[in-house]
Amino acid sequence: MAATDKRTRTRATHSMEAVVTEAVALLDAAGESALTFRALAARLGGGVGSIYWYVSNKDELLDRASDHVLADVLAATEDLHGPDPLDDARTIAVTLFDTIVQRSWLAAYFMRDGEQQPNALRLYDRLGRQVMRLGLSARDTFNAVSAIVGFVIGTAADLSQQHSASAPDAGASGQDLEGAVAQWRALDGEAFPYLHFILDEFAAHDDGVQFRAGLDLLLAGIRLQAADSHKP
Amino acid sequence: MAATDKRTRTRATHSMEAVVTEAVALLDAAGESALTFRALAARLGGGVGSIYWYVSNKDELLDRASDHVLADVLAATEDLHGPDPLDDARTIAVTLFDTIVQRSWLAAYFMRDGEQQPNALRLYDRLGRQVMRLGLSARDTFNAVSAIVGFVIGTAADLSQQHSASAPDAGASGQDLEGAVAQWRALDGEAFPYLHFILDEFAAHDDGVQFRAGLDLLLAGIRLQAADSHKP
DNA sequence: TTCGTTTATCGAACAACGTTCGAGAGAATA
DNA sequence: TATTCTCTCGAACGTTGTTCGATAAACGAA
Repeated sequence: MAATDKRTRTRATHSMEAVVTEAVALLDAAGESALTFRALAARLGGGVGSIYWYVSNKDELLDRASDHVLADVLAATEDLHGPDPLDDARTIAVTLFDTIVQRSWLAAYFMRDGEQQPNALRLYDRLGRQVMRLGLSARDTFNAVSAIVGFVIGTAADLSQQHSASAPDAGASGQDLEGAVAQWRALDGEAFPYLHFILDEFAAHDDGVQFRAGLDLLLAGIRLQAADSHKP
Repeated sequence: MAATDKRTRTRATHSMEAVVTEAVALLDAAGESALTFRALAARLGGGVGSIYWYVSNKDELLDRASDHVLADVLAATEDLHGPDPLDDARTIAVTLFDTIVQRSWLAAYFMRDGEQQPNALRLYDRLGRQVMRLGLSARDTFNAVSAIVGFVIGTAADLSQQHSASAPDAGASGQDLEGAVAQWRALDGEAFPYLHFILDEFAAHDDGVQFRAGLDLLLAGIRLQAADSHKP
């Protein structure tokens, strides 16, 4: 070959690990909108097309990124053998919730594809194993676990999204809340009696505390069902 | 109002009503990805830029579309004065759930902006009013209502998204479920005891039934709290 | 070594999207 | 008629996900 430039251009070399890790880093640093193929390629020091060798889709990239983060949750909930099954289930739920709230993109991609999200499956099973200890029927167990997962994901998604509605990444939750409070206060107290009733609570509430309160309500319902099924 | 007088009119004439209505029609017909400004403009028989006179953003368009749909939920849950507050709350929750499941785009935009979503506020208040009848404290009432809303939105979002993951619009839920079942069956029964335990239930489950079961668990927990607070 | 095949990288190019902008039509007002 | 205000329009811009052919590098066989 009559090479015009003898200088051998060194090509970058990637790996699935690097791709997913840098994707997560990009997401954590500046939110979901910051994860573009071009930005990711630049961060990897390579070209755009290279990423498509590891991942066939942006959806798949996000699936893998989500599962990558769940590894931390999995590690944090190892060795749970407390006396109360639902206490352990609660620990898993709270850990998962705290992880999702900080990353608004996670909720939408949790357990979307079992094949590419083994950690999600492991976590799901780990939660289920705790509920199994209650001795409920397969159906009741399945329903209870699904309810817990739905509640965790749903509440976390709602919050993380509501907070990122105004601020793309940094959490300026204070301003959001103040604005909503002012708006509610301006509403007619007779047309919106409930809003008026809880306004002070709303103004001072903490998302994490509120989530735990709701979770405890759900767990109390499950506990009640378990007690009933043992002596009907 | 909507009378289209085509007499030598070179320009089309729109209205907020038409814009939002056609946006919803587009969303219902072919899913979230089908709602583009160009497609909407074509449907309205006008230009792309015109839409921006009524709506400053695509987010605002979706906010308004979401609220437009909630009007139906609001109409379907009028005049609820049953003897049991939580029965009425359940009716609202189930109605909302059924509405969201059929429209995957709704969950993400429910109650994002109170200013542009008056119906969401009304519905939220209506649900809260039922829970208020339990006589709980403001804090407990607020927590209970938030838990219900989080559970409804979360579960609905999870389901509607899981179904639209493979099929963009039409509900081919059967194929999805079969695939997941086959995948789970292939997993190790010892590494995933819970998945193995509920596999048959999972294969035969109905999303709507399962949601109602989970909702009843949560409501049972709330009921328990209401009973406790009245006699200690 | 040399050849051939597989693996992996690269960036230009494409289509679609949200959004902006200036030009102007139409009706109301003065 | 002249002026102003409301509303429409579509070309154009920048950004996005994705495709594609060219090609470098690694590897095994001859």
